[in-house]
Amino acid sequence: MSVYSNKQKIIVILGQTAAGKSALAVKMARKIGGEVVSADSRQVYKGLDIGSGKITKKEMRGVPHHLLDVASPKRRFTAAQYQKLAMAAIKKILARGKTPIICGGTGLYIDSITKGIVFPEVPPNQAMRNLLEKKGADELFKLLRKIDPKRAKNIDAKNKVRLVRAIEIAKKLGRVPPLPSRAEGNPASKYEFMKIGLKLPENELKRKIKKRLLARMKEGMVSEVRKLHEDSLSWRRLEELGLEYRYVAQYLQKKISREEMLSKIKTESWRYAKRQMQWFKRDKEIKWKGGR
RNA sequence: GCGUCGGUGGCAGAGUGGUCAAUUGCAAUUGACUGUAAAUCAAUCGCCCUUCGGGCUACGUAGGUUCGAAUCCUACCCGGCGCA
Repeated sequence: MSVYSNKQKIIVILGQTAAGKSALAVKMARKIGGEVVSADSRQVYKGLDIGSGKITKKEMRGVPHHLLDVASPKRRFTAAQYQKLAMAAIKKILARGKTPIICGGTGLYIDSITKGIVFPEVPPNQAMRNLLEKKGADELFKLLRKIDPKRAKNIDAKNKVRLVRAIEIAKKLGRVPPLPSRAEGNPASKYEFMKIGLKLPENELKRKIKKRLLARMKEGMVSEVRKLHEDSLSWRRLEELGLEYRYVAQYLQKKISREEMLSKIKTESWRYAKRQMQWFKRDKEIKWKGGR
Protein backbone atom coordinates (compact mmCIF):
# COMPACT_ATOMS: atom_id res chain seq x y z
CA MET A 1 0.00 0.00 0.00
CA SER A 2 1.51 3.28 -1.03
CA VAL A 3 0.82 6.57 0.65
CA TYR A 4 0.95 8.20 -2.76
CA SER A 5 -1.84 6.07 -4.06
CA ASN A 6 -4.88 8.12 -4.93
CA LYS A 7 -7.16 5.14 -4.82
CA GLN A 8 -9.97 5.33 -2.33
CA LYS A 9 -9.22 3.50 0.86
CA ILE A 10 -11.35 0.85 2.44
CA ILE A 11 -10.62 -0.82 5.71
CA VAL A 12 -11.42 -4.46 6.18
CA ILE A 13 -11.65 -6.06 9.60
CA LEU A 14 -11.95 -9.80 9.47
CA GLY A 15 -11.23 -12.78 11.61
CA GLN A 16 -12.62 -15.70 13.48
CA THR A 17 -15.91 -15.72 15.23
CA ALA A 18 -15.73 -14.26 18.76
CA ALA A 19 -12.46 -12.49 18.05
CA GLY A 20 -13.85 -9.03 18.75
CA LYS A 21 -14.27 -7.59 15.27
CA SER A 22 -17.39 -5.51 15.80
CA ALA A 23 -16.00 -3.58 18.74
CA LEU A 24 -12.83 -2.75 16.85
CA ALA A 25 -14.81 -1.62 13.83
CA VAL A 26 -16.83 0.82 15.91
CA LYS A 27 -13.74 2.12 17.59
CA MET A 28 -11.99 2.76 14.31
CA ALA A 29 -15.06 4.25 12.72
CA ARG A 30 -15.37 6.80 15.50
CA LYS A 31 -11.74 7.65 15.27
CA ILE A 32 -11.47 8.20 11.54
CA GLY A 33 -15.03 9.00 10.61
CA GLY A 34 -16.07 5.77 9.07
CA GLU A 35 -19.16 3.69 8.55
CA VAL A 36 -19.36 -0.03 8.99
CA VAL A 37 -20.35 -2.44 6.24
CA SER A 38 -21.08 -5.81 7.78
CA ALA A 39 -19.82 -8.92 5.99
CA ASP A 40 -21.74 -11.60 7.77
CA SER A 41 -23.93 -14.13 6.04
CA ARG A 42 -26.31 -14.48 8.96
CA GLN A 43 -26.59 -10.93 10.20
CA VAL A 44 -28.08 -9.89 6.89
CA TYR A 45 -31.29 -11.55 8.04
CA LYS A 46 -33.96 -9.76 10.00
CA GLY A 47 -34.72 -11.38 13.32
CA LEU A 48 -31.50 -13.34 13.64
CA ASP A 49 -30.10 -11.18 16.40
CA ILE A 50 -28.88 -12.95 19.51
CA GLY A 51 -27.86 -16.15 17.80
CA SER A 52 -25.90 -14.37 15.11
CA GLY A 53 -24.25 -11.98 17.52
CA LYS A 54 -25.62 -8.95 15.75
CA ILE A 55 -24.38 -5.66 17.12
CA THR A 56 -26.99 -3.71 19.09
CA LYS A 57 -27.99 -0.10 18.53
CA LYS A 58 -26.26 0.84 21.73
CA GLU A 59 -23.05 -0.92 20.81
CA MET A 60 -22.97 0.96 17.52
CA ARG A 61 -22.40 4.16 19.48
CA GLY A 62 -23.79 6.25 16.71
CA VAL A 63 -21.75 4.71 13.93
CA PRO A 64 -23.91 3.87 10.91
CA HIS A 65 -23.96 0.17 10.05
CA HIS A 66 -24.89 -1.26 6.66
CA LEU A 67 -25.90 -4.67 5.39
CA LEU A 68 -27.62 -5.69 8.60
CA ASP A 69 -31.28 -6.74 8.43
CA VAL A 70 -31.46 -6.43 4.67
CA ALA A 71 -33.18 -9.74 3.96
CA SER A 72 -35.94 -11.97 5.19
CA PRO A 73 -34.69 -15.22 6.65
CA LYS A 74 -37.44 -17.02 4.82
CA ARG A 75 -35.59 -16.69 1.60
CA ARG A 76 -32.01 -17.54 0.92
CA PHE A 77 -29.69 -14.61 0.61
CA THR A 78 -26.73 -15.10 -1.70
CA ALA A 79 -23.18 -13.91 -2.02
CA ALA A 80 -24.06 -12.20 -5.29
CA GLN A 81 -26.82 -10.21 -3.62
CA TYR A 82 -24.43 -9.31 -0.88
CA GLN A 83 -21.89 -8.08 -3.36
CA LYS A 84 -24.37 -5.77 -5.07
CA LEU A 85 -25.76 -4.29 -1.89
CA ALA A 86 -22.37 -3.91 -0.26
CA MET A 87 -20.83 -2.25 -3.29
CA ALA A 88 -23.71 0.22 -3.37
CA ALA A 89 -23.26 0.97 0.31
CA ILE A 90 -19.52 1.47 -0.13
CA LYS A 91 -20.05 3.92 -2.97
CA LYS A 92 -22.49 5.92 -0.92
CA ILE A 93 -20.16 6.07 2.05
CA LEU A 94 -17.27 7.19 -0.10
CA ALA A 95 -19.42 9.81 -1.77
CA ARG A 96 -20.08 11.23 1.68
CA GLY A 97 -16.37 11.50 2.20
CA LYS A 98 -16.32 8.79 4.84
CA THR A 99 -14.28 5.63 5.05
CA PRO A 100 -16.03 2.30 4.62
CA ILE A 101 -15.03 -0.31 7.17
CA ILE A 102 -15.94 -3.77 6.06
CA CYS A 103 -16.29 -5.95 9.09
CA GLY A 104 -17.18 -9.59 9.29
CA GLY A 105 -16.20 -13.19 9.22
CA THR A 106 -17.71 -14.49 6.02
CA GLY A 107 -14.69 -14.98 3.79
CA LEU A 108 -16.55 -15.35 0.53
CA TYR A 109 -18.50 -12.15 1.12
CA ILE A 110 -15.35 -10.21 1.87
CA ASP A 111 -13.59 -11.58 -1.18
CA SER A 112 -16.57 -10.76 -3.34
CA ILE A 113 -15.72 -7.12 -2.63
CA THR A 114 -11.96 -7.08 -2.22
CA LYS A 115 -11.22 -9.45 -5.05
CA GLY A 116 -14.07 -8.38 -7.26
CA ILE A 117 -15.34 -11.89 -7.82
CA VAL A 118 -17.59 -11.90 -10.84
CA PHE A 119 -20.45 -14.24 -10.15
CA PRO A 120 -21.96 -15.71 -13.32
CA GLU A 121 -25.23 -14.02 -14.22
CA VAL A 122 -27.25 -17.11 -13.49
CA PRO A 123 -29.62 -16.78 -10.57
CA PRO A 124 -30.41 -19.88 -8.55
CA ASN A 125 -33.04 -22.03 -10.19
CA GLN A 126 -34.74 -23.81 -7.37
CA ALA A 127 -36.84 -26.08 -9.54
CA MET A 128 -33.79 -27.35 -11.33
CA ARG A 129 -31.87 -27.71 -8.09
CA ASN A 130 -34.59 -29.80 -6.56
CA LEU A 131 -34.37 -32.15 -9.50
CA LEU A 132 -30.60 -32.33 -9.54
CA GLU A 133 -30.30 -32.81 -5.81
CA LYS A 134 -32.08 -36.11 -6.07
CA LYS A 135 -29.20 -37.50 -8.08
CA GLY A 136 -26.02 -38.87 -6.61
CA ALA A 137 -22.70 -37.08 -6.81
CA ASP A 138 -21.37 -39.57 -9.37
CA GLU A 139 -24.27 -38.97 -11.66
CA LEU A 140 -24.02 -35.20 -11.32
CA PHE A 141 -20.34 -35.32 -12.05
CA LYS A 142 -20.88 -37.31 -15.23
CA LEU A 143 -23.52 -34.86 -16.31
CA LEU A 144 -21.24 -31.90 -15.75
CA ARG A 145 -18.41 -33.60 -17.57
CA LYS A 146 -20.66 -33.94 -20.55
CA ILE A 147 -21.74 -30.31 -20.75
CA ASP A 148 -18.61 -28.60 -19.40
CA PRO A 149 -15.55 -30.85 -19.30
CA LYS A 150 -13.31 -27.97 -18.41
CA ARG A 151 -15.11 -27.11 -15.22
CA ALA A 152 -15.44 -30.80 -14.41
CA LYS A 153 -11.70 -31.09 -14.41
CA ASN A 154 -11.23 -28.85 -11.39
CA ILE A 155 -14.42 -29.27 -9.47
CA ASP A 156 -14.73 -31.35 -6.32
CA ALA A 157 -16.44 -34.40 -7.81
CA LYS A 158 -18.10 -35.36 -4.54
CA ASN A 159 -19.51 -32.02 -3.51
CA LYS A 160 -23.10 -32.04 -4.65
CA VAL A 161 -23.75 -28.42 -3.78
CA ARG A 162 -20.97 -27.28 -6.09
CA LEU A 163 -21.86 -29.75 -8.81
CA VAL A 164 -25.44 -28.58 -8.86
CA ARG A 165 -24.43 -24.96 -9.16
CA ALA A 166 -21.90 -25.69 -11.89
CA ILE A 167 -24.51 -27.57 -13.89
CA GLU A 168 -26.99 -24.79 -13.32
CA ILE A 169 -24.54 -22.32 -14.82
CA ALA A 170 -23.30 -24.54 -17.61
CA LYS A 171 -26.81 -25.34 -18.75
CA LYS A 172 -27.61 -21.70 -19.14
CA LEU A 173 -24.31 -20.31 -20.43
CA GLY A 174 -22.93 -23.37 -22.12
CA ARG A 175 -20.02 -23.43 -19.72
CA VAL A 176 -18.88 -22.06 -16.41
CA PRO A 177 -16.96 -18.88 -17.15
CA PRO A 178 -13.35 -18.86 -16.01
CA LEU A 179 -12.41 -16.93 -12.89
CA PRO A 180 -11.82 -13.25 -13.52
CA SER A 181 -8.35 -11.92 -13.10
CA ARG A 182 -7.56 -9.17 -10.64
CA ALA A 183 -6.34 -6.90 -13.38
CA GLU A 184 -7.83 -3.65 -14.62
CA GLY A 185 -11.47 -3.52 -15.24
CA ASN A 186 -11.97 -5.45 -12.07
CA PRO A 187 -14.10 -3.22 -9.86
CA ALA A 188 -11.90 -4.10 -6.91
CA SER A 189 -8.90 -2.46 -8.54
CA LYS A 190 -10.42 0.98 -7.98
CA TYR A 191 -9.93 0.71 -4.27
CA GLU A 192 -7.15 0.18 -1.87
CA PHE A 193 -7.98 -2.31 0.84
CA MET A 194 -6.33 -2.39 4.18
CA LYS A 195 -7.03 -5.77 5.67
CA ILE A 196 -6.72 -6.31 9.38
CA GLY A 197 -7.12 -9.82 10.70
CA LEU A 198 -8.08 -10.55 14.28
CA LYS A 199 -7.20 -13.82 15.89
CA LEU A 200 -6.92 -15.30 19.32
CA PRO A 201 -4.87 -18.16 20.69
CA GLU A 202 -6.75 -21.43 20.62
CA ASN A 203 -7.54 -21.78 24.30
CA GLU A 204 -8.64 -18.19 24.61
CA LEU A 205 -10.91 -18.45 21.62
CA LYS A 206 -12.48 -21.59 23.05
CA ARG A 207 -13.01 -19.85 26.34
CA LYS A 208 -14.66 -16.89 24.65
CA ILE A 209 -16.94 -19.08 22.62
CA LYS A 210 -18.11 -20.78 25.79
CA LYS A 211 -18.63 -17.56 27.65
CA ARG A 212 -20.45 -15.99 24.75
CA LEU A 213 -22.75 -18.97 24.45
CA LEU A 214 -23.82 -18.72 28.07
CA ALA A 215 -24.43 -15.01 27.67
CA ARG A 216 -26.59 -15.65 24.62
CA MET A 217 -28.60 -18.24 26.49
CA LYS A 218 -29.27 -15.66 29.18
CA GLU A 219 -30.26 -13.07 26.63
CA GLY A 220 -32.98 -15.35 25.36
CA MET A 221 -31.53 -17.07 22.34
CA VAL A 222 -33.85 -20.03 22.73
CA SER A 223 -36.95 -17.88 22.69
CA GLU A 224 -35.58 -15.99 19.72
CA VAL A 225 -35.46 -19.23 17.77
CA ARG A 226 -38.86 -20.31 19.05
CA LYS A 227 -40.31 -17.03 17.94
CA LEU A 228 -38.71 -17.29 14.50
CA HIS A 229 -40.34 -20.66 14.09
CA GLU A 230 -43.69 -19.34 15.24
CA ASP A 231 -43.32 -16.53 12.75
CA SER A 232 -43.26 -19.25 10.08
CA LEU A 233 -39.62 -20.18 9.65
CA SER A 234 -39.57 -23.93 9.18
CA TRP A 235 -37.40 -26.09 11.37
CA ARG A 236 -35.65 -27.19 8.24
CA ARG A 237 -34.77 -23.66 7.33
CA LEU A 238 -33.60 -22.90 10.85
CA GLU A 239 -31.36 -25.93 10.85
CA GLU A 240 -29.96 -24.85 7.54
CA LEU A 241 -28.82 -21.59 9.08
CA GLY A 242 -26.26 -23.49 11.09
CA LEU A 243 -24.63 -23.25 14.50
CA GLU A 244 -26.85 -21.77 17.20
CA TYR A 245 -29.90 -21.80 14.94
CA ARG A 246 -29.38 -25.39 13.90
CA TYR A 247 -28.88 -26.81 17.37
CA VAL A 248 -31.39 -24.67 19.19
CA ALA A 249 -33.94 -25.73 16.58
CA GLN A 250 -33.06 -29.36 17.15
CA TYR A 251 -33.41 -28.83 20.87
CA LEU A 252 -36.81 -27.19 20.50
CA GLN A 253 -37.93 -30.13 18.39
CA LYS A 254 -36.69 -32.39 21.19
CA LYS A 255 -34.25 -34.09 18.88
CA ILE A 256 -31.43 -33.39 21.32
CA SER A 257 -31.16 -32.49 24.98
CA ARG A 258 -30.28 -29.07 26.27
CA GLU A 259 -26.89 -30.36 27.27
CA GLU A 260 -26.23 -31.80 23.83
CA MET A 261 -27.31 -28.53 22.28
CA LEU A 262 -24.80 -26.56 24.32
CA SER A 263 -21.91 -28.88 23.65
CA LYS A 264 -22.74 -29.12 19.96
CA ILE A 265 -22.79 -25.35 19.58
CA LYS A 266 -19.43 -25.12 21.26
CA THR A 267 -17.62 -27.72 19.22
CA GLU A 268 -19.25 -26.62 15.98
CA SER A 269 -18.34 -22.98 16.64
CA TRP A 270 -14.78 -24.02 17.13
CA ARG A 271 -14.77 -26.02 13.93
CA TYR A 272 -16.32 -23.08 12.15
CA ALA A 273 -13.58 -20.81 13.46
CA LYS A 274 -11.03 -23.19 12.01
CA ARG A 275 -12.72 -23.17 8.63
CA GLN A 276 -12.67 -19.39 8.71
CA MET A 277 -8.94 -19.38 9.32
CA GLN A 278 -8.48 -21.90 6.57
CA TRP A 279 -10.00 -19.43 4.19
CA PHE A 280 -8.26 -16.30 5.47
CA LYS A 281 -4.88 -17.99 5.57
CA ARG A 282 -4.65 -17.92 1.81
CA ASP A 283 -4.90 -14.16 1.69
CA LYS A 284 -1.42 -12.79 2.08
CA GLU A 285 -2.60 -9.19 2.20
CA ILE A 286 -4.05 -9.60 5.67
CA LYS A 287 -2.12 -8.05 8.50
CA TRP A 288 -2.75 -10.11 11.61
CA LYS A 289 -3.16 -8.81 15.10
CA GLY A 290 -3.06 -11.01 18.18
CA GLY A 291 -2.86 -14.76 18.36
CA ARG A 292 0.41 -16.39 17.61
C1' G B 1 -23.44 -64.23 48.06
C1' C B 2 -25.89 -66.76 43.91
C1' G B 3 -27.59 -66.01 38.92
C1' U B 4 -27.21 -63.34 34.55
C1' C B 5 -25.51 -59.95 30.76
C1' G B 6 -21.37 -57.27 29.53
C1' G B 7 -16.01 -55.13 29.51
C1' U B 8 -13.18 -53.45 21.92
C1' G B 9 -9.05 -47.94 19.57
C1' G B 10 -10.48 -40.26 22.51
C1' C B 11 -16.10 -41.44 22.88
C1' A B 12 -20.33 -44.28 21.06
C1' G B 13 -20.77 -48.87 19.04
C1' A B 14 -19.95 -53.39 15.24
C1' G B 15 -17.26 -57.78 14.90
C1' U B 16 -18.05 -63.77 17.88
C1' G B 17 -11.76 -69.03 15.38
C1' G B 18 -8.10 -67.22 10.00
C1' U B 19 -9.41 -62.51 4.58
C1' C B 20 -8.86 -57.78 11.67
C1' A B 21 -4.78 -52.69 13.28
C1' A B 22 -10.15 -54.25 13.66
C1' U B 23 -17.12 -52.06 9.85
C1' U B 24 -19.60 -47.53 11.11
C1' G B 25 -20.83 -42.76 13.52
C1' C B 26 -18.86 -38.72 16.42
C1' A B 27 -14.65 -35.99 17.89
C1' A B 28 -9.60 -34.72 16.37
C1' U B 29 -5.90 -33.19 12.49
C1' U B 30 -4.96 -31.39 7.54
C1' G B 31 -7.12 -29.42 3.34
C1' A B 32 -10.77 -27.70 -0.70
C1' C B 33 -13.95 -23.57 -1.81
C1' U B 34 -16.46 -19.40 -9.12
C1' G B 35 -24.62 -16.80 -6.52
C1' U B 36 -26.67 -22.04 -0.22
C1' A B 37 -20.32 -20.18 2.71
C1' A B 38 -22.44 -20.36 10.41
C1' A B 39 -23.21 -23.83 4.32
C1' U B 40 -21.00 -27.83 1.48
C1' C B 41 -17.06 -31.32 0.52
C1' A B 42 -12.28 -34.31 0.80
C1' A B 43 -8.02 -36.82 3.03
C1' U B 44 -5.74 -38.75 7.42
C1' C B 45 -6.75 -40.82 12.02
C1' G B 46 -2.35 -47.50 17.21
C1' C B 47 3.25 -47.10 17.13
C1' C B 48 7.87 -47.48 14.11
C1' C B 49 10.39 -47.75 9.26
C1' U B 50 10.96 -43.76 3.42
C1' U B 51 5.64 -44.40 -0.20
C1' C B 52 4.66 -49.55 -2.35
C1' G B 53 5.45 -52.51 1.35
C1' G B 54 7.27 -54.22 5.96
C1' G B 55 7.86 -54.60 11.37
C1' C B 56 5.90 -54.09 16.38
C1' U B 57 2.17 -53.67 20.26
C1' A B 58 -3.19 -54.11 20.73
C1' C B 59 -9.85 -55.83 21.78
C1' G B 60 -10.46 -55.69 31.10
C1' U B 61 -6.06 -58.88 33.64
C1' A B 62 -3.46 -63.62 33.88
C1' G B 63 -3.14 -68.27 32.04
C1' G B 64 -4.87 -72.19 28.61
C1' U B 65 -6.85 -74.75 23.97
C1' U B 66 -5.45 -74.29 18.67
C1' C B 67 -1.19 -74.38 13.02
C1' G B 68 -3.94 -69.72 14.15
C1' A B 69 -8.04 -66.07 19.21
C1' A B 70 -10.98 -59.67 19.85
C1' U B 71 -13.60 -64.23 18.84
C1' C B 72 -13.32 -70.85 22.47
C1' C B 73 -11.98 -72.52 27.88
C1' U B 74 -10.45 -71.35 33.17
C1' A B 75 -9.46 -68.02 37.10
C1' C B 76 -9.40 -63.17 38.70
C1' C B 77 -10.75 -57.79 38.48
C1' C B 78 -14.57 -54.16 37.09
C1' G B 79 -19.78 -52.53 35.62
C1' G B 80 -25.28 -53.25 34.66
C1' C B 81 -29.50 -56.10 35.90
C1' G B 82 -32.30 -60.00 38.72
C1' C B 83 -32.74 -62.84 43.21
C1' A B 84 -31.16 -62.63 48.07
